[in-house]
Amino acid sequence: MKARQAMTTAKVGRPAKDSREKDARAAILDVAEERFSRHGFHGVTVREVATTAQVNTALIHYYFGSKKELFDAVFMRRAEIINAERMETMNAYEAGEGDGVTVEGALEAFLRPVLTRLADGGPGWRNYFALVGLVNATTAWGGEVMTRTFDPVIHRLIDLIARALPEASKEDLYWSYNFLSGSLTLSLAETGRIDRLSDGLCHSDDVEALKPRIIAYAAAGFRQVCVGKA
Amino acid sequence: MKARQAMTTAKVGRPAKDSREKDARAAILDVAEERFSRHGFHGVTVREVATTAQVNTALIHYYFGSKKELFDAVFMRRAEIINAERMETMNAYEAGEGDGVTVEGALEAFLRPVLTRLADGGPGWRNYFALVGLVNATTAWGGEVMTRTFDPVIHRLIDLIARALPEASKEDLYWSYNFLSGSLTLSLAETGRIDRLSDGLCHSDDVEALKPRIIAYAAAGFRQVCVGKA
DNA sequence: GTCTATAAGATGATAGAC
DNA sequence: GTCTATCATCTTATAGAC
Repeated sequence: MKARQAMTTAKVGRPAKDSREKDARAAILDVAEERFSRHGFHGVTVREVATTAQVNTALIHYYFGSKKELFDAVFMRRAEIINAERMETMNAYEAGEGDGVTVEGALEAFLRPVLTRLADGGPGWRNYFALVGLVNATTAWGGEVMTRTFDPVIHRLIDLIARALPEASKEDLYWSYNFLSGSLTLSLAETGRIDRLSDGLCHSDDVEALKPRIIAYAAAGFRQVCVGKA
Repeated sequence: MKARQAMTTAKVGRPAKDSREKDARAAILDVAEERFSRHGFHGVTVREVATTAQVNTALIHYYFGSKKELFDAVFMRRAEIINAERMETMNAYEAGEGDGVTVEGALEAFLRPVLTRLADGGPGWRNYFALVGLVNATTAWGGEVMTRTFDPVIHRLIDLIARALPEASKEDLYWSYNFLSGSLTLSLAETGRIDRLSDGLCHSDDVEALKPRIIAYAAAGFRQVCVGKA
């Protein structure tokens, strides 16, 4: 009610039947997403989320239980959407191409749902992708969370690329994917590093610049590693 | 004295004239490095470091001032060593090749100091590289720390690659480096993700498998993005 | 559902003895 | 240099009123 009425930040899913004073739940998730993506799990306090979302800490525990469960809810909320859409785009691509599957085409189908939302999905999606980038690099538990969340889609991509490169060994495909995963998640993290490195010439939020380059780079890399020619 | 006598963890630099009861300072740095690399800055407490290093929390503040300064000391300790050596290997490579500089050769000179230590440098170096990977993906302050610490060496690499690809634009070189940076730091993070993804076929600590593949992948990527042919 | 109040413990940091 | 003791604050989480 009186709280959160100024909340105009990214919402996910349907536009809310009563959009003015929407869910406290969604407001909490949005704020938590933003904080976790910048400071990591341990760098955020429940109080901080509560204050920013203009609710009480007790309400966060009422909705989510523990801080850990809040984090998991944040991480899963958009993962399900992205995973479903990635499966669709890859299925549609394969169905449309038949035997003409290419590495570039497979990568485009895999990346499109992410890059489209990175460009046009609003701050909520951008925060989410930065969070995925951070989790992906977290030694202690990040790899395990990534595995649990995204592996089915990754295997679908690898199968698709294997159709374009039938001679490729499994090892080479997995290593190549690992390199792609690093490139992508660093790009998603939007640390501003490339901005500073290039002294303002490049911008980490420039998806138009990113998309054709990451596809070209990764496709050539896959071919070189898996088939010995790019 | 009575503390830390069982400390056999990674030391850096010379083997210590009195190796039995070496520095408390070094012991603190080693432990902090290991913890920070796994859990990030906020996921580690000064107490935890003190207990594991078998010293008192007051001693950590005596040596380093604040927790933040301890972190900075950890991050800089090995950065200086790596930066100096990378400059040497790249200078030596360029001097030896004259006009025959290749992308693969430049990348090899850039990566060798890191990959050699990742393979043979012991747990201290492995922890350190995992920490760099984590910092690299940290939205809030990671990009800034990476810039401050590693930019001169990165510019040296980009200049070297530009000699091999004279037609390349600055934008394409920076974007390509960004992809390489992501691939490398994810590999350094050793999250075990590729182990699980490949169901045990690949191992994230297998530097023998990593090195030729990351060079081949990145070189082909640079060529495709910067020159339009791989 | 949402709040107030508060328990129960952990945290970074310092003063001061030895 | 290294320790003990301690402060002031912050933390997650819950009980219970409305």
